Amino acid sequence: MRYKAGLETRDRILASARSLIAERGLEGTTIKAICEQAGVLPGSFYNLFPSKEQAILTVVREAIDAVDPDPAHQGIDTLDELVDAYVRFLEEQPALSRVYIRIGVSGAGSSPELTGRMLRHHQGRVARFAAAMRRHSPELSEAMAERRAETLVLALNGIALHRVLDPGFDVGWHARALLDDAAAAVS
Amino acid sequence: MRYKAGLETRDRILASARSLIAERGLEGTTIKAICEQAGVLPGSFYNLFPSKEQAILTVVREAIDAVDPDPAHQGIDTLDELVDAYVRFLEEQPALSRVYIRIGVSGAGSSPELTGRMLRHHQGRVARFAAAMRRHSPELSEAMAERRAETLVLALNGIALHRVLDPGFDVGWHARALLDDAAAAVS
DNA sequence: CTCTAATTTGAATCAACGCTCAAAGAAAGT
DNA sequence: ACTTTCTTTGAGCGTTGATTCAAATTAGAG
Repeated sequence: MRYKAGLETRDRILASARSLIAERGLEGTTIKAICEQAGVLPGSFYNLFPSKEQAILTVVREAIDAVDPDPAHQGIDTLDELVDAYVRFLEEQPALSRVYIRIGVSGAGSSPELTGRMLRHHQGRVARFAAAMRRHSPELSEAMAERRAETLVLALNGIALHRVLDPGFDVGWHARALLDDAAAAVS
Repeated sequence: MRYKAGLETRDRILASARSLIAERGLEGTTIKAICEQAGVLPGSFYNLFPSKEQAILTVVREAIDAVDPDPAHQGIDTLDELVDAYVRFLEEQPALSRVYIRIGVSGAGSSPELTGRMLRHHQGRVARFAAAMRRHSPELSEAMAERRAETLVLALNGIALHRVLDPGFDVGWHARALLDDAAAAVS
């Protein structure tokens, strides 16, 4: 393989960027810090990425994509499964999930591109949750399901947001408690 | 009055800082931008604040204090009133409420002082919501009220978080929908 | 082994940041 | 009017940020 070393370096840089953005935020992350953690000098960074912004955008895309597993809806169809999948994402990929939450606030105002991407992603997520709700409770009107789904998704984001502040926060426990409340409300 | 001009300038600087932090975040806000918007030069800034950090901390304190009106619990005792008060804060003070949400993510990792302050504030808020719940439904166990209160507060923060991304988002409508769901779950 | 393409280096550039300070400029008190 | 106190000015300091590039180094292909 011809470009092996370069691609490995690229991965190392992306990993550093990921953890630094998770800890210090989009603007708090510097090229120097990324390079130090990756064991590389700034020159190498600019051989692999055209700019800091592009590198960050790559990590951001990773994060957004990682929120929704199985984009083709394979096997994840009930509300429980959707919530569990999100909880698993939060617990198994803490760095990426922190990045995801940070985009929502840091991206807004600074990058219209990011804001648009996040809003579209949110809409898709709500639609998926709403569909799961209607599959379980067909008597729900479309509007009602949409409303409840959005409330649930926003609440889950609130839980994820709090974990950025308190790393020891038990997201799984709270997410499931939230789901119980939602179930109680429907019945 | 002897220090009139200085205090007015101080207010103008704080107002600029407030709106800039709301739009661009803690680290995205520069002294130069603050001074430009306030119609003042950097020298004046440093006559009134010892550092950028102190000025920002002042705005942050404002924001945290503004979240909870009536700290002495006067007149705001039911869950509806607590939620309404928060909605009113979000709607009537959009800049401060954006600052509040931003602190949660930007402060974490960069400033332990801010993180601690936010966590303590959150705890107090949850306790207040839990007390209101138990006053309305005395059959609720303390643990259960606490859990439901925390879920509700986090969900409200999720709603506020989303409005940072989407300025047109109707926080009032969603907050009340959330409250209805919570009521349905209890009954 | 050799040659060439891929990769890393690290010093240097330029802009922007937070911050300082001596001097000039209002206002208030007498 | 005069003097003292408060207020603003704006050039300028040191530091750090992102970014560039010619030269040195490494490693795969023939």
